[in-house]
Amino acid sequence: MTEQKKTKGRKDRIMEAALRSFAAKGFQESTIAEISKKAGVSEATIYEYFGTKEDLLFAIPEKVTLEAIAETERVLPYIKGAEARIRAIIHGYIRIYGDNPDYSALVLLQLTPNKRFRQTNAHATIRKAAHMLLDCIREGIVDRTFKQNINPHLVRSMLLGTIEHLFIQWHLQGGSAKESIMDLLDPFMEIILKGIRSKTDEPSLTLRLNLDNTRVFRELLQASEAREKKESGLPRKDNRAR
Amino acid sequence: MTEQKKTKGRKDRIMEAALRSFAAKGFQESTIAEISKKAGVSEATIYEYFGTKEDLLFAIPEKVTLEAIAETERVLPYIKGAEARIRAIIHGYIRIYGDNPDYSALVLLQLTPNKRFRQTNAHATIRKAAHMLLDCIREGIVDRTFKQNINPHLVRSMLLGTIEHLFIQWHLQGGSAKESIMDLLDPFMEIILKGIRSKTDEPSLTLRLNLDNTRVFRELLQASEAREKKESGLPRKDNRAR
Amino acid sequence: MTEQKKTKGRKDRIMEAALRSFAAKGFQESTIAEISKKAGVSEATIYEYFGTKEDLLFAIPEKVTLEAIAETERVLPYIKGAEARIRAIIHGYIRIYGDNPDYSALVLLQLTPNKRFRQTNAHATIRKAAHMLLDCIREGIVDRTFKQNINPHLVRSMLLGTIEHLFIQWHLQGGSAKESIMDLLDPFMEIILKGIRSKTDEPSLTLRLNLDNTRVFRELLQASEAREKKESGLPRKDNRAR
Amino acid sequence: MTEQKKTKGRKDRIMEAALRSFAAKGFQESTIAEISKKAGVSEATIYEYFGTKEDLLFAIPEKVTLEAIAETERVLPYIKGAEARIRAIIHGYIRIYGDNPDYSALVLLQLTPNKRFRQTNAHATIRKAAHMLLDCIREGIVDRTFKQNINPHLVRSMLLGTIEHLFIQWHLQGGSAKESIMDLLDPFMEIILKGIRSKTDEPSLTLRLNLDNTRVFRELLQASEAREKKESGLPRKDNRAR
DNA sequence: AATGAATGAGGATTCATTCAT
DNA sequence: AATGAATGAATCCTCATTCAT
Repeated sequence: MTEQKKTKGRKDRIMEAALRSFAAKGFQESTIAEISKKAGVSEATIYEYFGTKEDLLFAIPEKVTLEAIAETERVLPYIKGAEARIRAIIHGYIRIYGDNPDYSALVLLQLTPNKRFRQTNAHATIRKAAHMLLDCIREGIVDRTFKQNINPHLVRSMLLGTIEHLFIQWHLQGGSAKESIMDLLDPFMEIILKGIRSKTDEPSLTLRLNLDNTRVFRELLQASEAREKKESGLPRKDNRAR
Repeated sequence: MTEQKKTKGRKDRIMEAALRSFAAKGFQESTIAEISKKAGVSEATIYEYFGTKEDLLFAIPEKVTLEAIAETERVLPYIKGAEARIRAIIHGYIRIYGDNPDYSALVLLQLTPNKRFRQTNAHATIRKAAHMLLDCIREGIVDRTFKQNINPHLVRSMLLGTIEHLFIQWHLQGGSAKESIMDLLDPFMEIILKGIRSKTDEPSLTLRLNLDNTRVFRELLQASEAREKKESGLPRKDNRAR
Repeated sequence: MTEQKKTKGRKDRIMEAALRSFAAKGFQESTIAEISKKAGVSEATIYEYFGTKEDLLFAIPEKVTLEAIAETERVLPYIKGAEARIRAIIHGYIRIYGDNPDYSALVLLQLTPNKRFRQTNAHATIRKAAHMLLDCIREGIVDRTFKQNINPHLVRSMLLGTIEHLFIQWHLQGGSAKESIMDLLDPFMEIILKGIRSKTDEPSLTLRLNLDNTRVFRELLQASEAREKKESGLPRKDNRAR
Repeated sequence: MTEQKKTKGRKDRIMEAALRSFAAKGFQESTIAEISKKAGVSEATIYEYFGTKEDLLFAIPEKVTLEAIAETERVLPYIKGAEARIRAIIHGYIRIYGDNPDYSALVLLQLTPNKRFRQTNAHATIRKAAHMLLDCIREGIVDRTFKQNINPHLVRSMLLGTIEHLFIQWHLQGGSAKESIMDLLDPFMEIILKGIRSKTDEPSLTLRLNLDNTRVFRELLQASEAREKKESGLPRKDNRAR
């Protein structure tokens, strides 16, 4: 155990404890005292490794982001075609965010609003990832997969904004239904791609037809409505009778 | 002047000062002392009107959001067709966010990550606006403007997520190029609508039948049901019997 | 009592408590907690009045120094002759330092080594007092009371340096024999003045002879003996019998 | 180089680094971390050699002061006459202080106000030097070079106080005009000596007799001698028999 | 003898909040 | 209704110092 402690390194333990705290209570509400307790080190030790509470915050995404982008860069060359590449990247985002709920809460809720984070190495890495996405979109425009008149930045904002929105909502509700967002990947990509694809040849066309009014869709619809009612909240309980 | 001051009301002056502060420096970094100075009242006066710093924060979106949704609700009845209505709502969002940068910074960067905000009146209003959007999407599905198999929640997340992302980026950069986001409205709507529209006048129309009962959809359905259960949470376990 | 507390003002109470602490234990060794306790106010109140621990330190000499220089400036016009004026100023220094031991300990031991103190208002006042002294010396040179070739700055350094040294020594020993330094004023001035006076006419000459057995010397002697006893301290009490 | 480093000894390197730090920023503001960095050793090493930060402070003057007094003691026997000897000692002070600005800053600004320093070996050495000066003054009184009624302690305070004041001022300003203090030696000594010298070749000579050998002065002298013994401190208790 | 790593102990400072007037 | 004055309660951060290696 002691060995393991050392092996794993205090630094990592601190970052993990901090990640948990920050994700659970927010950056400001978390205290160094609490993190140090969770990590099993003294407060001073935290300052030994990270000069500042904020530095500690910024140190966390560095690692995860670097690993994520490395993985993506490793895989991307084997994936051909703008659509598949974009899909792979978005899939990567969802996987990272979904596999590390604390991490996504940190990034989406604590780091994004922090202006100083933008001057950080970690943020540069994140920008790099975002740039890869942009390149794929441009690639699709160049090779005529996508329409010529689409705005790549807009498309990227649609891709990222949607993912972020979904995860933020997920976090702010309760964080249940972890896999559901991944389940949205295909429908999501379908809408986006359909929206930006060149008109010519639509191979997916033949497959996308007779869902209308099937049992499947009826049930999907019912499920959606049920959820709807729930969202309307307590003041409308009686409305359910409608 | 003094009269005007009084007329306008200390409460409004405080909220304005707070809005400016919160937007510029963030909620935590703003202090009551600073806000009271900006508002030209004493710190104690702030506590006369708002019990808590956080209450002050939450009080701000109330007004703007209410006005915004009122305007939308006023206009919407005159707009026919799902697409036009959705467009109108999104246009409303962009207008509100763009016209009140401080307000959008507040909502997108300070309020969204705040979990307690979700139990607020203001948040209920915001949810109401979001619900209108959802209704429009459903309307489009029902009247066959949109494809039958789209997930309305997903579409709404795309709509809102994109807008939010664009404004967040805009804020976190310098806040220049103010009108460009409004300029993106049309291209944005075009992509989205293209992505979700029924193929009414396209040759693919006749082919839209044979996915029904396939493996793909069975799994989608299962996932959806699973999510359904999870979202319904503990208090509704018995509803499943329905 | 409560009335008196208010009348006297918290600010003064804080400064008094701080003066005592700083003089007794030094600036760094004194803590705001301790001072606040002595002053009967909360720590936060100290920060209400003085932005910083160091500001509190610097605020103390301001008042005393201002009063001292005001008194000197009030008296000086009535004193004629460079020698008498210099004597009056030095007398003033000794009186201030001797009457307020805590204050002199503060100035000589805590403030003098502090480089930031030199950029302070209080220090400007102190410089002003030192400048008055310089002017008197120059005056004496101009009116031929003093030799033409003396360096006024040097003389001032002799005057101030001696006084400071005496008080520093006094503080660093035990701070007993309070009046002895004032007793040194005359011998001190005699040496200095003798050292810088023009050769012509030495009216003081005739007077400086038969002091033997005068009241003056008897008292000097007594003072010296008193000091002697005190300095011998407890461990040598029996030596007096020698 | 490595050899030289070792030859010179870590201890010296540490003390040099500390001297620089203490002189530049003050004792409290200097940190062990910073000193260790400057010295090129680890922080722990400093604690190998010096038990405490304050011990390190106190260790510094030891060497310089010892050397200085040794030099003075070596030279003094060859210098005859109270005036010349006093001049030599003061010259020594100015040389030491002027040649080692960091050292003088340390002694005058950091050590003097430190009460614990007075129980130090280094301070004993300093007292010893001061005692030599006192002896010279007394010598001058005994051999009638100086007036019989001067207070040797006062004269010493004038000598030391002036020098200290000059150097303190010099340090607290910018430390420019290094040689000017040495230039002040002659004018300074002239004033002092003129102030305390017997009037041998002056008309007042005949009048200057009757303080000599009076009861008053005999007793003053005794008192002074008694005090003297005390100052020589514990290690010389037996010397009293001398 | 030297040090990397860790920390105990403390201390200044901040600020939301209260309350008598 | 408004506020000046006061403070309780935290929390970040610093640094001298220790100790196993």
